[in-house]
Amino acid sequence: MIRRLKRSELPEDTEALARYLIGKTVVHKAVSGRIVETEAYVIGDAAGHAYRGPTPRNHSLFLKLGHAYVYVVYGRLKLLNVSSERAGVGAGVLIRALEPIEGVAIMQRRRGTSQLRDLTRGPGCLTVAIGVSMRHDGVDLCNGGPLWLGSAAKPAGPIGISVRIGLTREAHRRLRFYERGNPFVSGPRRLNA
DNA sequence: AGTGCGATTGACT
DNA sequence: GTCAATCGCACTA
Repeated sequence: MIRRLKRSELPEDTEALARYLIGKTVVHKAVSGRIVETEAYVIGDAAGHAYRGPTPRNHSLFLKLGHAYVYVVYGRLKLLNVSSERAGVGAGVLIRALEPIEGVAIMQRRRGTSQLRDLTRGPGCLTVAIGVSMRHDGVDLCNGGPLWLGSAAKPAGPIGISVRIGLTREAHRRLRFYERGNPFVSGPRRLNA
């Protein structure tokens, strides 16, 4: 059974949090998914949105561990992150892919497809499927609210590590984590060995 | 005040 | 495999 994760259970360190979240769950009301792919955007990371200091857009990255940072990219896609580190430090973990658990019919309706594999594979897809929007930017994921992090639905399998996807800066850093062999992991085949 | 550009997706060859 | 869509925001002036 899935239970709410307490803030004290989450590793404060960004890279440790990214690894820790593999196999855990994201729950939004009646819809949930198992996290199978993450990326760490660490302290002092030139590829991170917090790199040049706080702005109205990246404010949530500076909240204490366990808050949502949601932002829009390419003018239409919402991406979900979990803030890491202490309050005032800008860093976080991008949730890149989920394995659907509950609310599959709702996800199918929201995504406009019945293909299970296409529901939550990719960071811009999963936010649509679980109904995350800009309203959730800055919300606390550990305070009993409708959007929360849950315990592992089943233990994580072997963890793979690769470079992060789609970056131009800091492109060599191996800060992407995924469950090996899981069909819901996004990204090119060569990175998912 | 104007401009350039993404932590991607999906349609098309 | 290639490539356009799309717009809020940070950066320059």
